[in-house]
Amino acid sequence: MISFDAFKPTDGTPIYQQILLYIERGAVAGTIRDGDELPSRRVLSALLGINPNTVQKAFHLLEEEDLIESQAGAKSVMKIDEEKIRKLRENLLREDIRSITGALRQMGISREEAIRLIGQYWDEE
Amino acid sequence: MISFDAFKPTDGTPIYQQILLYIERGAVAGTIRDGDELPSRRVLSALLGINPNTVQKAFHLLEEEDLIESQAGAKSVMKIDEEKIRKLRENLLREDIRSITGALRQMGISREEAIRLIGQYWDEE
DNA sequence: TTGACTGTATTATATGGCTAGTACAGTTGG
DNA sequence: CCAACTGTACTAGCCATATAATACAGTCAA
Repeated sequence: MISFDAFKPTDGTPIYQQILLYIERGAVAGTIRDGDELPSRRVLSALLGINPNTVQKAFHLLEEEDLIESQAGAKSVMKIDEEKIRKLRENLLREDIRSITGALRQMGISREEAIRLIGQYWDEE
Repeated sequence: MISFDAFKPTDGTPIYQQILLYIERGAVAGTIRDGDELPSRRVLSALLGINPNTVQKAFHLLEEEDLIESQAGAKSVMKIDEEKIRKLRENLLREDIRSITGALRQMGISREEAIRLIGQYWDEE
C-alpha cells in the first residue's frame, strides 16, 4: 500500500495536481513500484482532509496517463515499467529545471552562480 | 518606460502573478531601476492582450509591496532602493530554489546529479 | 452468501482568476 | 483651457478548483 506520509500539500497549486506529482515523482524515485496498491479514494481523502472528488480527479488523470489500473470494486494499482518511468523522469526533470533556469536568468544570475546557489540551498533543509 | 518585450506569459500560473514576478525579477536583475515609468494599465493590457483589471491587480499588489508609487491621473513609477532589492533577491531566490530542490529530492536525485542537471539544462535554451 | 468495502457518476454550491463594460476624478501636454 | 490620457472603482458573467451529498454496481473477505 502506497504511503502518503511524505505528502505535504502546498497552497497555490491545485491539490489534484500535487497528488499526481507525488505519485509520479515516487515512481521516478523508485519508492513507488509496479503493482503497488493505492489507498481507496475515500480513505485517502479522509487521510488528507480533502474531498473524495479531488482524489478521484487525480486518480482519473493517472488512469488517463496509463500509470494506474482501476476496476470498480477493487483498489487501484500501479501499472508502470522501465520505459514509462524513463519518459516520466525526462518530462518531469525538463519541466522543473526549465522553470528554475528561466527564473534565475530573469534575475540576471550566471550559470556559475546558479550552480553555487543550488548547492548552497541543497544543504539548508 | 519599462519594456514588456521579454514578458512571455505561461498558462498554469495566474497572469497577475507573472506580471508581478516580471517586475520583481527585473528589479533584481537591474534592468528595471528606481524612478522608471510603468506603462499605463490600459496600454499594457492592450499590449499583452489581457484585461485591464488583471494588470490593475498586479500593479495594486506592487503598490502594497511598496515597490511602485501611483497617483490618479499620472503613470506609476518604480520606487526601489538597494535594501528593497536585496530582500527581494533573497526572497525570490529562496522561494524558487526551494521548490526545485524539493522536487528533485522527491525524485531521488542526489546533490551532485542535481548540479549536473542544472548545468546541462542551462545550456539547452 | 453477505456485508463492508471498492470505483464511478451525478447534482449543487462556493471561491478565485479572468474577462467585459462602465463610470468618475485627477494629470498632463498642446 | 481642455481633450486625451491617467488611476481607481464597481457590477456582471464564465470557467476551474474544491466541497458536499447521494446513488449504484462491482469486489472481496469473513
